[in-house]
Amino acid sequence: MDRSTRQRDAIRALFTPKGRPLSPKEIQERADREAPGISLATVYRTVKALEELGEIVRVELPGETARYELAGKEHHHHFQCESCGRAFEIHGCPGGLGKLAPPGFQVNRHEITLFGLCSTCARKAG
Amino acid sequence: MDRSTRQRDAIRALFTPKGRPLSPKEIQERADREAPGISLATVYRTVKALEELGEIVRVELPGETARYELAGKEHHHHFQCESCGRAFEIHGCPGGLGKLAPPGFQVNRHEITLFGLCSTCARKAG
DNA sequence: ATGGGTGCAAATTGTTTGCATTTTA
DNA sequence: TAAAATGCAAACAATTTGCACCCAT
Repeated sequence: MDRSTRQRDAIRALFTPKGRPLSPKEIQERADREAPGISLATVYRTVKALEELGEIVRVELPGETARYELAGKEHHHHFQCESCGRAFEIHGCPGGLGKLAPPGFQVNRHEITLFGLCSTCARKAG
Repeated sequence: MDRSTRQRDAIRALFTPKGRPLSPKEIQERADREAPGISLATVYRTVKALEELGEIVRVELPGETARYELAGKEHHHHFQCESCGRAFEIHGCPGGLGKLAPPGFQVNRHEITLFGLCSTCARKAG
């Protein structure tokens, strides 16, 4: 298998149904194990290509750099650990958020982000 | 009144109970009317000072540059217009979001952002 | 040799900071 | 005239892009 293919496959393999949203740097670090020496530029280009192919989607969390996760998951939101910085997927959604908008405003979508400590960091913090 | 004071007051005056969250660039543009020639560096430094004084708070919306708004408002969330880019305050909160987090996770705060068209842009779009 | 894909470095954007200069007391 | 604050430009971080180079066909 050629290098290009190995790099793309290494990146594609990072996105699984159970995986958490990954930042470009996290993607590079992990892909580097299977495709040593992969550059950040290639990570960005590959991620962009996979996004356009509809395989992954961009996830924007407040105050955070963009993350990416597998596309096609059911509607969900995210949890951002304020200690380790990792993002996690959370299930469930209160719904009816469109009613919060002022009259005349058209709501197309919404994002909910919970901030706090993930189970690992909460345990360490006691 | 000296120049420093005029600049700081011009910025401070932008933050009102009814105002919407403003980005550094919006702050510079508006402050420039009362304090012509104000530099972006001064805007950033003043905003940081006002934040440390507890007069304003930073608002982070997904995929957006940081905004600032008057501190001390009651708990609320934001609406981001996908057309004009302006951010608006929205009232009300579904509550009980902490229950969405996985077991062992500690939720300290949450952010809800609605995306769509503000009343002005919705009207133009027909 | 031809085209696709890569790495490096330069360009961009948003934000911060060092420093000489200006302003104020 | 000494302290405080400003503006400009350089420094940074994240992301994108131009370009020379390399590999596979």
